[in-house]
Formats: sequence, C-alpha cells, structure tokens
Amino acid sequence: MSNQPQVLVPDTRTRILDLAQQLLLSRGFNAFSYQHIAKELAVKPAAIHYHYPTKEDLGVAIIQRQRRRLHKWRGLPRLTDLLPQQQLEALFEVYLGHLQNEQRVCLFGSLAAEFRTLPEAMQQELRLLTLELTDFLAGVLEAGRAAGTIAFKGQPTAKAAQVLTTLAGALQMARVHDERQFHMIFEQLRLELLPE
Amino acid sequence: MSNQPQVLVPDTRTRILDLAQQLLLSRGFNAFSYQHIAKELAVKPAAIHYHYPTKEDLGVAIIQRQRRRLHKWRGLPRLTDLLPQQQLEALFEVYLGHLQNEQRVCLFGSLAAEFRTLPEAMQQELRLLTLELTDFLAGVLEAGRAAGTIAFKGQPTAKAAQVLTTLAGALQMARVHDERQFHMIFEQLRLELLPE
DNA sequence: AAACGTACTTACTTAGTAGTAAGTAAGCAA
DNA sequence: TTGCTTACTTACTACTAAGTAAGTACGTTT
Repeated sequence: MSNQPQVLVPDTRTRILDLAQQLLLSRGFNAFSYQHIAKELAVKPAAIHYHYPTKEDLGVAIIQRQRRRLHKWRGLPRLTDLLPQQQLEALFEVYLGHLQNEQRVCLFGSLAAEFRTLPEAMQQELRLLTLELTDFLAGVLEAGRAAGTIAFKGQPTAKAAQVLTTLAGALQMARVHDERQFHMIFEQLRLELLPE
Repeated sequence: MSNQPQVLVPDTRTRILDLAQQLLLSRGFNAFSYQHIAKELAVKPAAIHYHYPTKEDLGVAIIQRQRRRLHKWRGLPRLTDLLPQQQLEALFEVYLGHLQNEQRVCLFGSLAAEFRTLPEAMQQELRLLTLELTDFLAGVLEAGRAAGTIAFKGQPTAKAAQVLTTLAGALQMARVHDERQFHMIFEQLRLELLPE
C-alpha cells in the first residue's frame, strides 16, 4: 500500500538501539544487559546478538549515532541561520530536553564514571563526541563574543569545556536530587553568558 | 612492645573499606565485586561478607565514612581558623588531591550516573553527603562575599551547587581526556570566584 | 522449483555475581 | 579446662552475564 518508512514502528535493529540508549542513560553501561533489552522487545537475547554481536558493538553504535546526529544538527539551516546567542539557547534547549525526557543525563555524564571499564573503541568514540561538541560550542562562543552578545573571559575552548561540564554535572544533580537543583545551576550559567 | 595503632597496616575491615572505595571511584559501584577485593587482599570473598554482609552495607559504609570525614574536616581548627577565601582554596586543594591521587573522580561523580541502580540506603546517604557539602560551601561563599573577598551573583546555595557540580564534572573530564581539561576549568572557576 | 539471504529461535557454554551454611583455628575470659 | 568470640576458609546455591552454534520460517531472486 505504502512504501513510506514506518515511523511509528521502527525496525528491530533501531528499536534495540533506541532502548539500549535509554537503558544506558538511565542505568549506565554495566547495569543493563541483553536480557533487559530482549524482554522489553519480546525477542530472545540471541536476536540482539544477531544485530550487535557484542555489547561493545552496541555501545559503539550508540555513541556513533549520537555523533552523526550532532553533525547533522550542527549543519541544519534551521540552526546555522541563527545568531550565536540563539545557537547557544538552542543547545541549552537540548539539555532541557534531556532533563524533561526522564533521561536526565547526557552520554558523557553516563559514561564518564565507568570510563575505565569501557571497551577501548567506546572510549575513543566518546572522546571524539566530546571533542566535536566542545569544538562546536567554542565556535559559537567565539562568534558570540565577537558580536558582543555572549560574555565570558578566557579562551573559547576553555569556556566551552567548562559550560559542557557544568551542564553534564547539572543533569546528574537533577537525578540525585530534583529538577530545582538543575534549574538553579542552569539559570546561573545563562545569567553569566547572556547578560540582560 | 607497643600499643599504638598499626598505622602502616590497618586491620582487614579497614583495608576492605579502603580498597572498595578505591574500586568504586575508579570503576563504579556495579563494576567491582567481592572477588576483586578478596583477590587483592589475599582473602576469600566470604571474609568480605563477614565484615560487610551485603554489597549495600559496603556501599553505605563508604559514603558514611566520607560524611564523617567531612564533618571532622569542617570542624578542624586548622580549617575554621582560616578566612573564607582560604577555606575555599582548601576545598579546591581536596579536589586537586582527587585528581592527583589517580582516583580522578569524587563520590558524587562516581555514583550519580548509576544512581537509579543503587540500593535505597546508598541513595539516601549520597543525598545527605551532597547536601552537607553544599551547605558547607554555601556558608563559606556567603561569608566570603560579606567580607568582600569572594565574588559571585545570586544565592550562595545556588552558586555552591554550581561550583561543586563543575568540580565533579571537571574530574570526569580529566578521566575521559587528560589533566589539562581539568586545569582549564579549574582556573576558570578560581578566576571568577577569587578575582586578582 | 531451487537456492539464498534475512531475521530470527532454541539450546547451549563459560564465567562471573551476591550471598549462605558449616566448619575451624586462635585468643581471651570465667 | 571449658566455653565463647573473632576472623576467617571451604564448599556450596541460585542466578545472571555475554556469547555461540545450529536450526527454522519466510520472502526474494534465479
């Protein structure tokens, strides 16, 4: 009848990746198993191994997809047409989305704690993701400061690292306590970077 | 010959707690086992269960000890005699110690990611620890601002939460990348709070 | 109709997990 | 010397983990 992609029910491969990411963000990489995924999707654990032979493959796929999403998002006209301070607001919106999406943590915040127990390939992918994200934000901050709409001291890269670190930590704080803690930190950041 | 406590070789109970904390900070709570501890201390896993019947007991003991250490440290004349800005520097030194001690993360940064998988008692203890730490820092910040030696906007509690969050995140950043990332963020914090 | 690829299931192995029950050796106390 | 406590070890249970090998049902290609 229709050859449109099934947006409502993605294929198993994608459903595995979606659920694995959700479990990763809510429990950590070492605290979810192929059985958790299998039970939820009503398939057998071996079906997960068919799509992602090892847990390392699955973990790498999650981070790589996030990197692809970042690249795509970063190049979207909807974003590139915005002014620097608006791009910064757009990034803030992403983190607010994390908070409201019951996920309450970003990939970095989820993987950094158990970083040393992760397979080498995952460590490398996570390093790339954070470098790319820092790079993007540093560019936005630099352009914003040049235009006089974003305020900060020091090097753009240093400030970008500090802001991302604070955002990641704020999401963790929301998980341990509640949303108010996150908003306090969040508004403080906004106040410092986007005066008046 | 001597009834002094054996400072060089603490008793097994303490050695278990020390090693468990080290493993917790370097690998996360779900990624170390009684076997890891037992092998390292050259005892059997059941010996660990003798001292800490469940892993929950062990986890709670780690956080409680840290809380006791904080209370003691906070009340030390060596600290209370200092000016607010010196107390802030002393707190910074603690985090620099974490970084150099190859631990590279604080208890909050280690446990927040897998928070939802932790036993209820551990969640509660961690909440208390962060509240007490935030409370202490908020007091220092408030006194420092009143004395004109520490600069920040907004409520002391909000700023304290932001600073602790950033420090925790900076230690995670050091683990994923390297020490330079930590120092960049660290110096930015210092610059903002302790001008000239 | 035969062969093939996709997407699984069934059934298994190996290894590790927390936790327990029972026993033991050494030291102190009555 | 008998009994009790401390600090373990030995030997186990029950369970979960990741991963694999072989088989199957189904749709497409040849």
